[in-house]
Amino acid sequence: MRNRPVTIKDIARRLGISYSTVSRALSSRRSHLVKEQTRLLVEQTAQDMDYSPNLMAQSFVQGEGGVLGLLTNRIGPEITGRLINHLVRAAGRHGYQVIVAAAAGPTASSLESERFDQLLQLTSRDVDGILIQTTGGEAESARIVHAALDKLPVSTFGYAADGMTGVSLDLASGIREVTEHLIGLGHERICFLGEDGFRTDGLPALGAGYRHAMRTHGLTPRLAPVDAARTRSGYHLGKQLGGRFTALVCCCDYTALGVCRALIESGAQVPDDVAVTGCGDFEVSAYVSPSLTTLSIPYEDIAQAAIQGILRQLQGRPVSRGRFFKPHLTVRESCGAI
Amino acid sequence: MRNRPVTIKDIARRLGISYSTVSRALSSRRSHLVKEQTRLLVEQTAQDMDYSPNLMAQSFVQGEGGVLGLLTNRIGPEITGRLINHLVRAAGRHGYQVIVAAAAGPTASSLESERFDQLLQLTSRDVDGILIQTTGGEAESARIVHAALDKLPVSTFGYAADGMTGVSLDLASGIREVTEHLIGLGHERICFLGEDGFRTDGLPALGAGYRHAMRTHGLTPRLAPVDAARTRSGYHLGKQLGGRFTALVCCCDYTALGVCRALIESGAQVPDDVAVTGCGDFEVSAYVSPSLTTLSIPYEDIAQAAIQGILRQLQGRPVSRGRFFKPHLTVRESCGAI
DNA sequence: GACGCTTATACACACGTGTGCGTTAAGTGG
DNA sequence: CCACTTAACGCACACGTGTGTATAAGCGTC
Repeated sequence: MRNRPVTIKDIARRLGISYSTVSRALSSRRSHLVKEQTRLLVEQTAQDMDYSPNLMAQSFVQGEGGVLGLLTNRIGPEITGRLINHLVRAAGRHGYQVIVAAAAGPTASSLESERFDQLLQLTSRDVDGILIQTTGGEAESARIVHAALDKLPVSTFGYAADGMTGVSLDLASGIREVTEHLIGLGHERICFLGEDGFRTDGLPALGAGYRHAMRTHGLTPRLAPVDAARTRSGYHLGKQLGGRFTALVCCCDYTALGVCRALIESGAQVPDDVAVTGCGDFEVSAYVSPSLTTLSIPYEDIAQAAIQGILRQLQGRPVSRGRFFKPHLTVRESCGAI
Repeated sequence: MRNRPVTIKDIARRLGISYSTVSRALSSRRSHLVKEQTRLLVEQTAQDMDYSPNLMAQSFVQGEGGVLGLLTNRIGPEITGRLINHLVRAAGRHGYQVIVAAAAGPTASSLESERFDQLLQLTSRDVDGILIQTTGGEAESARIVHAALDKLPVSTFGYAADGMTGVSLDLASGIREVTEHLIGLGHERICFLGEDGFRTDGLPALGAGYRHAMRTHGLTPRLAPVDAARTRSGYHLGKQLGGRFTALVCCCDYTALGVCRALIESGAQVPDDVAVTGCGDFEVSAYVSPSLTTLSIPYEDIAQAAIQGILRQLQGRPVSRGRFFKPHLTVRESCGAI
């Protein structure tokens, strides 16, 4: 049988004083209303009885509970996983814990309703604020964010989307930079492998960066859709597209690795026959062969900025305008520049 | 300015009835105590006013809040990330949300005290149960689990450790199988690359499996420590150990990939000159070149079993004895068997 | 119509904590 | 000795919800 937790009433009973005095003695902001001697006695007794305050009751009565909600899609993939890791850490440094809600709808519509459910659950739990990963599916993200804003401070993070405040990662400009890098190396038949319409993880924005670069240099853009199973999807696309392009720009390092594998199996050389680039700079990307030219993402900065955004609002300061982060082009072997 | 949430009192006021009636009407378990007509009226009004129950108040009064705590170290790495993903999903299917606490101590002792802090925070928040990742640092994990058990249902998951109930992954037998596979291929100079003593993520158990296999076949075991930066650590070890062994058994796919890179840079062929194996079967491991022989882990089964373990306890059923999962040897190119 | 039985609702308390206000005791100045 | 201030503490309420018990109303039976 487990012990009933010790409450301030237990302390009060033992000392023969009222529990409001105990509450004040332990409150730190109101402890000056209590005689020094009493305060020490209460603190000592609390320690002896192994008291720890019920955070839920505290947050219940005073509105702030030290919990943030996090709304995301999948935790597994490296980008989201690393972001979440840094978000939880950064929140912890400011005394906040994080409730993670991950939606996993098999279809786009059920995914959206699932996200709304999760949002409702989080707000019903009186979290102090919500971190929302914007997937670049602008309409959906906007609806979610709008619904959340009615009730709570919100900080978004993720792919850039128009009209979204919060922290965004301008992958479009990164993809443009990658594409121009390849063009500068003499490539003309370049294909972009991005996510398809369903898992709307930013194809519009990313594809836009690619298109912009291609058109600027008078080249014809060509896009191929990648599905949620990124590595395998890249593999299959690599098989299909191998001979038809001299460079493949991928929306994800995993996709790029799948592509490389397919090309190598087909007897093509990377980068000599086909150049490949990724996005994300994953943990292994510098160590595979050939090492991957990719876009490095400031994961930790993004997470910290998102937490800062929430904290600002919790402190009643004006909502900061959106912060943009740019990825950094990391040139390695797979594009042939080295 | 944000709206004050609608409460059952608001509904009661509008209908001119007492809020206890509203509470019962919406309670589903006690709704038979309310006249059908009243119930429908209340439900309709609740919907009209966009009422949603305050989950925190509910859990506050009735003890069960639909929240589990999750105590882990790092979210980022693929193994932990995938486990957490499935844990959050499985919990969600049973109506539970998850508060994630990730410790990140720079030193072993501060890491332990940090984990205790996190544990205290979770219990103070009245979570219904706690999922604890056992790191294989048996003493530390045992202390944490013991402290948690005093207060709450606990379900552990992670590397197997002696005397630990809960869900464990028997990597030791997997590592033994890998080692024997290599021995079967004719290798004799085999080194094990495992985690060092600090981040005690199971070196004892894993190393034991390796040692067992080596001794059984009259070979001398040789272990090399890997630190927390697994890929890079593997890379450096690969540089050092390259010529001295014909096979390297790694505790992690990332480590194995780092090793492969180092060997290739040194002009050695994998698997012709040196065979390499990993552990975890990460998303890219089938797609790198050479593809990685590794131990596949039933991530989803482990997560589901851990959730089942918590649910059993919450339902008052006896604590199930520990469940063991075995990894599955997946043979690919890097060991030279194909 | 009195009695018992059922049904529907209201009242009051509980959970653990914070806090405004009133009350008491002690201290100070006249 | 009284009036007044101040420190220290207790009382009671609040937060939103669930639930045991009392109350009221309805209805049937003798």
